[in-house]
Amino acid sequence: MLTEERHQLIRDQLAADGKVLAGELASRFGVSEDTVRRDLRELAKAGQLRRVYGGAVASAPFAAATLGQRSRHAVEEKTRLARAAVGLLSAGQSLFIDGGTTNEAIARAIPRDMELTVATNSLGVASALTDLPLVELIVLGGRYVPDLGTCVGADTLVAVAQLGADLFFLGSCGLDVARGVTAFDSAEAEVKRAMAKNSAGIVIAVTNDKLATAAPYRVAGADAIRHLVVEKTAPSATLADFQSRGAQVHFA
Amino acid sequence: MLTEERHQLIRDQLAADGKVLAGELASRFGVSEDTVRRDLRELAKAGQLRRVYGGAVASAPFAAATLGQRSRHAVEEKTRLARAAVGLLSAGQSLFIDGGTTNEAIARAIPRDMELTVATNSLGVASALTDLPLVELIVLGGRYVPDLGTCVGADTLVAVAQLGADLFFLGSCGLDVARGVTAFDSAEAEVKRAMAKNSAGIVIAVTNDKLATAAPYRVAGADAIRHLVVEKTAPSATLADFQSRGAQVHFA
DNA sequence: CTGCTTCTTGCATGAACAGGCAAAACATGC
DNA sequence: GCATGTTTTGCCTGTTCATGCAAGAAGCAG
Repeated sequence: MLTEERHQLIRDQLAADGKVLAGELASRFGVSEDTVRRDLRELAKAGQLRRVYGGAVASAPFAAATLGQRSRHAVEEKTRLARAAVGLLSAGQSLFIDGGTTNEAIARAIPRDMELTVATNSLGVASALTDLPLVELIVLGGRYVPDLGTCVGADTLVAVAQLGADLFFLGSCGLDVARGVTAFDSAEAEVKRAMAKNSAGIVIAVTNDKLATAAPYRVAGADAIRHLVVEKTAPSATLADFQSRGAQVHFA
Repeated sequence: MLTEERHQLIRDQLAADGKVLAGELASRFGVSEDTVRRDLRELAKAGQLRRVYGGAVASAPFAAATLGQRSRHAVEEKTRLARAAVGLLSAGQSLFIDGGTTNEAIARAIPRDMELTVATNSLGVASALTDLPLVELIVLGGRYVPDLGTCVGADTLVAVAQLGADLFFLGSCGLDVARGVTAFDSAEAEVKRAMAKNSAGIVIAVTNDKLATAAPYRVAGADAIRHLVVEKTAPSATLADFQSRGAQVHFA
């Protein structure tokens, strides 16, 4: 049995069942589980499936899976970032918070006794804030994009234009010193730009994998970032670049 | 059974029923309750559900609060109403859906393969619809009112004014033949009136306890109701009054 | 208050895992 | 044909992960 043959059969079963078990594949192919695990590792590296304990599941057939997958990834890190980011807040401030799992974690980390005004176009962030009694929540409506978990479009832009905020928590973006803050979607970038324009300061909290990456649509230059919240393990050279552009760096 | 599989099944049931019971999941999955609780803890940490004593509920804001308090016993009735109400839909329609637990149940009851355009000012309804691939979701933003679970205010009215719908699912109101459809809050009533004005037909699904009751703020007259979805046990005298005003009565 | 259920925490066990190593199969060059 | 290098594979070793069990804490009902 050829390696490539096994890979194809694994892909086939994933397409059919949505999952595969390492042990089951091993006995079906007549090879050891180690070999199967190696196959799964390779396919996972190629992004064709997602490795889980005991086997693997289809990587991202549905949007829900994508969002769920992203949010399960690096939960610990994002919670730590969120706690550090919340430390930047003071009572009575008004905020823009846009989409992304890190921003949702930040919303969940806001203490119950903090008085804030928050405007968000992310349903996840909004949900997290509904329980907080002292938060005045303004939902920025518009066309909802499942992949992003946020509302975008002309209606959203109009709603943003009528508001101002002390801080803008800008999420789910690429971050590169030369190219600045970038987004993956045109409409999403527009909303981010509008929020940035109406905010006194921008806060970005990112995991290491977002650092030194860029996406197609430019949102703002690196010098627009006031606070940058990163993991302790973030490469210091990159951080120094951002600091020289005026960003305060906070370690989670 | 993969851990990942259980998580997905839990998410599925939450999307369908709005709640899960730890013991019931344990026996269904063939694992100990400890394992289920661990699953629930993880999903809660990722913000995908909300932990409650005995199990978990959907993290949707309003659903959690009300499922906990106001209508724990009426869940089944509302699910039945929802199924009947969904029967009034046809593919390609556009809808307004406002707030209330009954409307959230209706949103959850919409089949995955139905193509619709839905505009809502309820975060609970919006959350329930985010998973449906064929639903174009428009969020009507504005100032969020935790008690209602909906957005209201001038921004919301502006957003509503730009849209039109075939049907308007009007929720959480008092219903009386003489006083018509009434709401408990002034701003809420304004939004409902705006939605009613821009809709071709109004659908109201109510449990018996809402029948023949009235709230302070008038939304529409009884003759504006096109479809009335009620429990089988609803008092026929009251229903006859509504029918004489032009409403079609549907039993759940 | 009392008794019951549910929940969290810590722990032990077995399964699943990654990395290193060596043998076998295969290809390549002389 | 023979030697050499590469790839694939299975096995071994220590590590990580998932799970069930037990004990104590917390929540709920009467």
